[in-house]
Amino acid sequence: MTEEALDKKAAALQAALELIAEQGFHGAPMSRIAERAGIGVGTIYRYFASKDDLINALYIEIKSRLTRSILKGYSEQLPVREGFQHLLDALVRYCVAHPAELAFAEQYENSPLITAVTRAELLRLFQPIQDLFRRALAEQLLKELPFEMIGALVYSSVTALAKLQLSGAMQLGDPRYETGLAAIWDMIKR
Amino acid sequence: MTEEALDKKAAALQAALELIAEQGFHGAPMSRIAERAGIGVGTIYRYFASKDDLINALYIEIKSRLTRSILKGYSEQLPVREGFQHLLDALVRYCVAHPAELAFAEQYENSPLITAVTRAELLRLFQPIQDLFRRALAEQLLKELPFEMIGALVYSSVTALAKLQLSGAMQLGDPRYETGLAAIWDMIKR
Amino acid sequence: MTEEALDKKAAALQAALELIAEQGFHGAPMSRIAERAGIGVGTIYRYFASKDDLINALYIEIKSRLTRSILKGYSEQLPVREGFQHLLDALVRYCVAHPAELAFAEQYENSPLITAVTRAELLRLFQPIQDLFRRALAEQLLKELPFEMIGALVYSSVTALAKLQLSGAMQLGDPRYETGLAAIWDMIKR
Amino acid sequence: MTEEALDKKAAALQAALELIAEQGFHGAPMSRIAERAGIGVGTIYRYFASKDDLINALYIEIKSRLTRSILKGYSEQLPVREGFQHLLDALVRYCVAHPAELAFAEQYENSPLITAVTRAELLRLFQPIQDLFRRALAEQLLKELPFEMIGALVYSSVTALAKLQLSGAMQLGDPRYETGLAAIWDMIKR
DNA sequence: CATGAATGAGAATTCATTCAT
DNA sequence: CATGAATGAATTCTCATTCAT
Repeated sequence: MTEEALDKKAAALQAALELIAEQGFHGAPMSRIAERAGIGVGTIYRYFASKDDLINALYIEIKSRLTRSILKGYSEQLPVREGFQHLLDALVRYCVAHPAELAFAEQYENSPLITAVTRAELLRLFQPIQDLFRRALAEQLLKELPFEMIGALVYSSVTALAKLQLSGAMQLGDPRYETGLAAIWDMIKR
Repeated sequence: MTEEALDKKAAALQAALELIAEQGFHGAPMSRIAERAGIGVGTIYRYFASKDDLINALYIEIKSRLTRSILKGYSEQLPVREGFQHLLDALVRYCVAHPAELAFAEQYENSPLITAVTRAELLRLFQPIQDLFRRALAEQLLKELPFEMIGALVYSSVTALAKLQLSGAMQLGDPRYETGLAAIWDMIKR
Repeated sequence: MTEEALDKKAAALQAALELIAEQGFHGAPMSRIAERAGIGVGTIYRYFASKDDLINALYIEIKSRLTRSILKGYSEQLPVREGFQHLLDALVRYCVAHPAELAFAEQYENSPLITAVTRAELLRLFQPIQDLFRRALAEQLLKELPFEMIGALVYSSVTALAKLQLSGAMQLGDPRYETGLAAIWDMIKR
Repeated sequence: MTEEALDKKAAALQAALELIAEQGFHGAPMSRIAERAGIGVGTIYRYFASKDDLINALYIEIKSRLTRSILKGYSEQLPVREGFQHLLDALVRYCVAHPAELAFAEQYENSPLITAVTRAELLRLFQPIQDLFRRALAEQLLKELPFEMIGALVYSSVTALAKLQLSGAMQLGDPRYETGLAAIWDMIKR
């Protein structure tokens, strides 16, 4: 793909992200996505087979950016406890810094748009994080709970924290924010 | 309203619930809701001013049933710790027993459909639960966190547990289920 | 028909008249007509076979009241010129005094609702006025024009005058009103 | 707009004109308008924001064609009397030659669809004709009546004449047609 | 390649009419 | 008789997708 083509594809994804985050799926017809992206409607169909395809690609992209960002500065060499601390913190920070992505993801995950392909792709992305969990379980730092359960509890809690911050109820520097993060750790630690 | 009228109104709500839970908002046009409810499309409009109105009414109804159900057997006389235990347990049980309601609520809460009226109504419904939190905070059983934060952490975690059970990963009797509930308590207890 | 039945029938006609005059045909669904008439929707169908039937009956009723009113005080004994004067004047006065009827009639006459039966009924109502025209033509007071043409010219002009008054541009006592009436006579007099 | 686009827009207007003239507003749903225009329903909405918008645009277009047509051959140099003669004659001829436009205009003007914008646009179109009236009033050729009154009387009378011709009661060459036109002049001349 | 006009299936909503009470 | 709840055909309008330019 040429650089220009990449630009247009990215513009379409970004426009869809913003519109869906701001107005929900109903407020994001293809025509408006194209308009905000500054490209033609037809052009979108050169890069995505359908609207569903666009949205699934957007989700993968979002999750990919998220994992890339929170894994930055993380190393498998880090002690498990510190690794967790890093990831939790990075996760909340990322969500707060990218509210549109959070809003989009929440809507998407609760809609029946998700495909099997998307689910598989997600697992791949989360591999390093799974590894951390496995290490933690092996070191008996965590409660004896299945991996998916810990993941679900942590993810939903962090997301809840991020939403609170976005609603304006709390600032990042707020000491209660630290307490909140600690609470999440309390939940899963043995 | 006559009994038959109440039946039709309830049938419309139930049909909408099922369809939205199963297929999302896009899979629930008024025509299909009417069809599944076994009534005419026009009839729905005798009871709800618009589709938005129907959906908001449904959400209130769902939350109302939920609170009524989990408050059954709960008493303000109960010690705080037991009160929590009861509510958490009842909440997961209710969500697992009413998967369509959970699926609908998750979709609705992440959509831009909520109105101010609905939000106000919700607060009213949750009053008794708020009181429990206040008691717990007063007795210094909980971490020093704002009420909304504790509520959000608990609700999102319980929901996450319920979804896990629904996905088939776990049964109600599973010992890990008890551990999961305990983990949620660990998160918020001082 | 009992007296009460006549009341309901009249109430339906009156409600339809007002609604159509105020908001046009689109603003006058049967449900609203019934509501304003203070009766049930079904009741209207006891007196009128359909909405079209109701509207046609209303038109006949309107025209009947109009002719009855303007013929009051008119006598075949009157000299033709004075007879005309009387009728023209009475016609404008009636229209101005009954703006809803004028508004309704204008809308009705330009719609394709009118039936052959209604047309025939109209002719019957206008008989005495036709006679006046015939007398005038016989006395060679009028231009040699076909009866329908004079009638159409006069009716449209009087209606135009009445609309002007209703629009607030002119008062009944205004001297230009007299001049206007005289102008209409100038149009048809030989 | 490309030529083809203009074609479609014009086709929609023409189809709406014919259907409303023939069957009234009730006989002209968007689907039928599109069908007769030989275009898709959605296409109409590319050119008109709503059905109301389409109808108002049609009215402006009709009146614009009408004024353009009757002003052809008219010159401000013409003596007032001849100017009137020309306009009256051209007006009847136009109405008779374009019965659908007459029928549509009559229905529209008596409906509550007119917007303020449309009214303003009309005034602009009728400027040259207003000028003629002003000249005539200045030369004391007309009765001392307000401009609007003369305009209303003349327009309604001419329209009445045109409708008569359309009903088949009279032909254009008919001497009584000339007498009719003369009668209208008699009405307003001093 | 990019575009956006054109399309028509499908969505929400209205309303004349019926009929059980 | 009177009522008005119930109905579904019909209406307006939207939007994902196509395809000629």
